[in-house]
Amino acid sequence: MGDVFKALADPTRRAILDELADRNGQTLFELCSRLTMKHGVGSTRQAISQHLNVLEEAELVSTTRDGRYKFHFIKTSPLLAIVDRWLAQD
Amino acid sequence: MGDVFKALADPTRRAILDELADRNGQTLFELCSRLTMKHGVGSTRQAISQHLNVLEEAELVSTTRDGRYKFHFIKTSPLLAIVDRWLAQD
DNA sequence: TTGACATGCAAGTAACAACTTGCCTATGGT
DNA sequence: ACCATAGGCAAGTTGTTACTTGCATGTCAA
Repeated sequence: MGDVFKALADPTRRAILDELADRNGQTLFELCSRLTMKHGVGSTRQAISQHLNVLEEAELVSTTRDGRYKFHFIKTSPLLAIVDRWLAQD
Repeated sequence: MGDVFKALADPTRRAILDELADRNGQTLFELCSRLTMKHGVGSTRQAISQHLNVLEEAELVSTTRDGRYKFHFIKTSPLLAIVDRWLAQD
């Protein structure tokens, strides 16, 4: 469960989630080019791939395979648990 | 704004927020002993103090001073913005 | 004012996380 | 079969972060 927080701690991974929120189901290469274009992210394919693995382990991203293409989908459900942990005081 | 995520990435800092959520307005020493007792955190006073600084910079904790005592309060407001960023798709 | 208590500062160390680099596997088109 | 494409694996490097250590500041009570 602490994986979720660590996953969200990196700005590149948050940009990936932003991009998937805008257009869900992208492949690795699709994400790479769109992150460079629209989000000013200058990371290599391998770097993005590793970030996607982190996001997948945190269950913030799910994937499906079709041949040589792997599609990535944002999963927002773990976010709800985050807020519920501390909310309702203040 | 990314400070909030980085602040939440550390398990000791999350335990601090848990403890403040349970009993708000604790001093540094109070937090240290209760973290050791109830949360199994074995960190020194200085370590906890540094964590509190990180939480304060992320505006997840606010403080008030009274003489030689400094009281710490949890602030949950930054958490709301987190979820709103990606929610409403999925 | 002396001593005990509550906290602050700052340099050094050690562990971890992001990124690079180079090579490998597998799928699909021609 | 061949080659280009999409992706994966793993070791090494660099930068960051958590933690320690030692000393300093400030407050209060006797």
